[in-house]
Amino acid sequence: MRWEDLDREPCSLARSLSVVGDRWTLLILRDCFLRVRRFEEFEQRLGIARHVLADRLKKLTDAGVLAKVPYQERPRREEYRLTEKGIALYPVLLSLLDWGDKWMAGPEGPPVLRRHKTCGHVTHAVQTCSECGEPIGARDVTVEIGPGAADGELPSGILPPENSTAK
Amino acid sequence: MRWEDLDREPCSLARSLSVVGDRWTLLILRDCFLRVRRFEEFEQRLGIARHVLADRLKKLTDAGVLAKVPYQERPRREEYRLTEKGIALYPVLLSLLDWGDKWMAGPEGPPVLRRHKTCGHVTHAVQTCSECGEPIGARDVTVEIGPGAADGELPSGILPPENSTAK
DNA sequence: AGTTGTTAGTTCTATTTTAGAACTTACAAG
DNA sequence: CTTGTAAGTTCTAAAATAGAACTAACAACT
Repeated sequence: MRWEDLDREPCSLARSLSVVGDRWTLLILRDCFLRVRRFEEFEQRLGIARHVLADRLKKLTDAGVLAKVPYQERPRREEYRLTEKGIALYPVLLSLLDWGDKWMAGPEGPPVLRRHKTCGHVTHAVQTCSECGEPIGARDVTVEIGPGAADGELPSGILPPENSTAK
Repeated sequence: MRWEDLDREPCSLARSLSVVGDRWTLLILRDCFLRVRRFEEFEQRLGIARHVLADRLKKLTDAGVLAKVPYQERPRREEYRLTEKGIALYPVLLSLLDWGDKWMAGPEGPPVLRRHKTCGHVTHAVQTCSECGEPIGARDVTVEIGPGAADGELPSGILPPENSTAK
């Protein structure tokens, strides 16, 4: 498939990646969650080329993940803030963080710890079923065609039958 | 920072992205979870250029996310299978899927549904605290320096103090 | 013995994306 | 009227990706 058509693929993963699936976007969003909001601050923290940063911020704004809000007039200056849609990406960042903590850290452990305010413990995330509350893993789930699949179309998230059974 | 040094950044997100943070890798891994294992099948399903696919499969294998296992001799042929480290990426894929289902689907709904085998319901993932079991959201967590931070170094996942309070 | 088919690549050129540095706009302050 | 600041835009060069053709190592058929 072509990169530019990713947002129209019949697959929610592909559609998500059309927004966050490039070299810089998730790092920019990490900083957003750390309350970085201004162009120069993103640039300094990330070491990203300015025009690439400008492009990514525009794309995230167009996608509704960030919103540009003025913080002064004369000269007009604007900063970038997470929208509700952007804040909803937190689970994506958190699952990447947890994976990196477990599989990419050195022998001393991860560089940053997260503490759950509610209970006070150092925490990592456990994915659970929205319906029964039990943990969900790769082998606990089956897939089926959903309402958003075009008639007669096999979504990319489902294999054709001949691949489900070894040929 | 430079892309090639991402795996040595003091940030688990950056380190995770050094493995999965490019244009194709997460789509390849989606197919791995759908039990796609062979070169030609990845190529046909994804429409990826063959040499890029070869490069990504090699990088994932070097990273320990996939393993090359022979499925026939004479001529020797090998397929790619998820390792334990690769299967551990499932939460990342699932959180991207859930976000896409909610924020990138058309009015009819998502193209694919996931059903929890354990309880039989159509499900989405809820991230909960490993220690207390309560849901975890972006605002329920504080960050602190972990054991893997080099002495005196401020990890990228933590802001310097002057940025925590607006200047 | 020679041709065709299969799977997993490698190699080539052309296009697109990214990196790095310089330049621009719109103003405030001295 | 010069200097400074924040948020970009515009260059050229380097790197990555796309698309097509080619190769290796065989099996199976003619």
